[in-house]
Amino acid sequence: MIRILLAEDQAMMRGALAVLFGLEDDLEVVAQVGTGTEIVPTALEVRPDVALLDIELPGISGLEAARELRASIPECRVMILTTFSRPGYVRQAMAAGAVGFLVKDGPVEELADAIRRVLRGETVLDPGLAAATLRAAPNPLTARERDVLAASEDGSSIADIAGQLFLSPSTVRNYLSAAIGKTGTRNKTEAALTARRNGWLA
Amino acid sequence: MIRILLAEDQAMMRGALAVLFGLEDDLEVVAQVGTGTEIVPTALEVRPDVALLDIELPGISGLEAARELRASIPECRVMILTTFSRPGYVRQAMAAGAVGFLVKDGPVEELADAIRRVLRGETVLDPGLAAATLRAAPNPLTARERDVLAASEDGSSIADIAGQLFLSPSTVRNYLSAAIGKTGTRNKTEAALTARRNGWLA
DNA sequence: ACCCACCACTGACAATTGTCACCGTCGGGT
DNA sequence: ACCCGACGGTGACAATTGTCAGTGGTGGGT
Repeated sequence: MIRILLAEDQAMMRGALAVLFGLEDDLEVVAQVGTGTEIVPTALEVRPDVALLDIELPGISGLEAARELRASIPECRVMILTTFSRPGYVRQAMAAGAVGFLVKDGPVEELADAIRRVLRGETVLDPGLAAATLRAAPNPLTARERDVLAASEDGSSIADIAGQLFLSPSTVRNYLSAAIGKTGTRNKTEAALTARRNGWLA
Repeated sequence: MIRILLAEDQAMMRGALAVLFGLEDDLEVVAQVGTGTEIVPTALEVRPDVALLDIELPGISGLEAARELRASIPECRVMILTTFSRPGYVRQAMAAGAVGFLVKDGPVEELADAIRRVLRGETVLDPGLAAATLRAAPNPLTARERDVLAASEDGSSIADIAGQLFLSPSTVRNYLSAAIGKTGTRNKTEAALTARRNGWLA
């Protein structure tokens, strides 16, 4: 019996997956959580064989949780199940020690089998996605550049960002200018958008 | 047997829902589509009792498709199933003649029952959501203001928007200024963001 | 006939944003 | 000891953006 922990914020998706796994006689969902914060404590309690994690969750992200899981329960296999096949996400997932990366665009039928393959020691990663990730440029942004871009995502002015990060407005403008240059865009809105799309901000 | 048409762009979600409905002995998924464009043609072919539509789909939106469905197949009940409980979405759905509005945050268990209730002639709409929608201000934006906001969502400059809409840059700035005023925001990025969040742009 | 809202545009002005050149500090490599 | 990159900052300048006051035109009510 393969014991599964399910982390996914959309209740309907989470419930549907749980029902599907319940139909397979070698799979068993032993825990369901809707936030990133619950992942590690719950895993410590139920000791699952596999953790199937969404990335964009309330609280900490699935990627962050994956890193912590590897450290605290090394024998638990981590798989990522996400909407977005962003190169940066794939990179981070692999770096975090995940052994599977699935997109919600794919067919449900393959899901159960992917879990079984991971348990047999295989790594599940779509070849096209792997190639695209390798083709794509790795994250060129520094930590501070990521900070200012993340802070500018809600349309904040430079003064706002400076206030949030306790920096001078001029400094913020310099980081933004650098980020705009590195992303090949024309203003902070475009820069934040492409950084987000590439998975450089999570 | 209740004949269902399922429109949802995430293949995994779509497949999972289809499996779930297949477990109920009075429900039958007679068609699945992943784009808005396919909805009406497919419905004309299979003549479903209920169409369960996501809103944000490639091609035309589920709301647009709902309007067309009401016109071409009046006996088909339309239900909306969406991630976002935006007031503008609820308003448009009801105006389009939908008899159900469900959010993906809710439990799966209620889904099948919601469909049965709609078939009995009931309208399925969360009371809290209905109240929130009535409390929220209706869309204050004119058609042109919506146009310029939609065009500015990707970080385009005013000159870009003017080019896209065949307007003078000054005109675009005026519409943006009006939209910024009406949304109570401070720049076009914030304005586009709040308009989108309220469901004023779909 | 009149008002009103929306559309499209212009021009002037102030504020914000983006670029650039430059200053210094700190910590890692080699 | 030296170089390099990231960090934090300043000041100057140009470009973009946001505001405001106008000018018309259209079409729908009353």
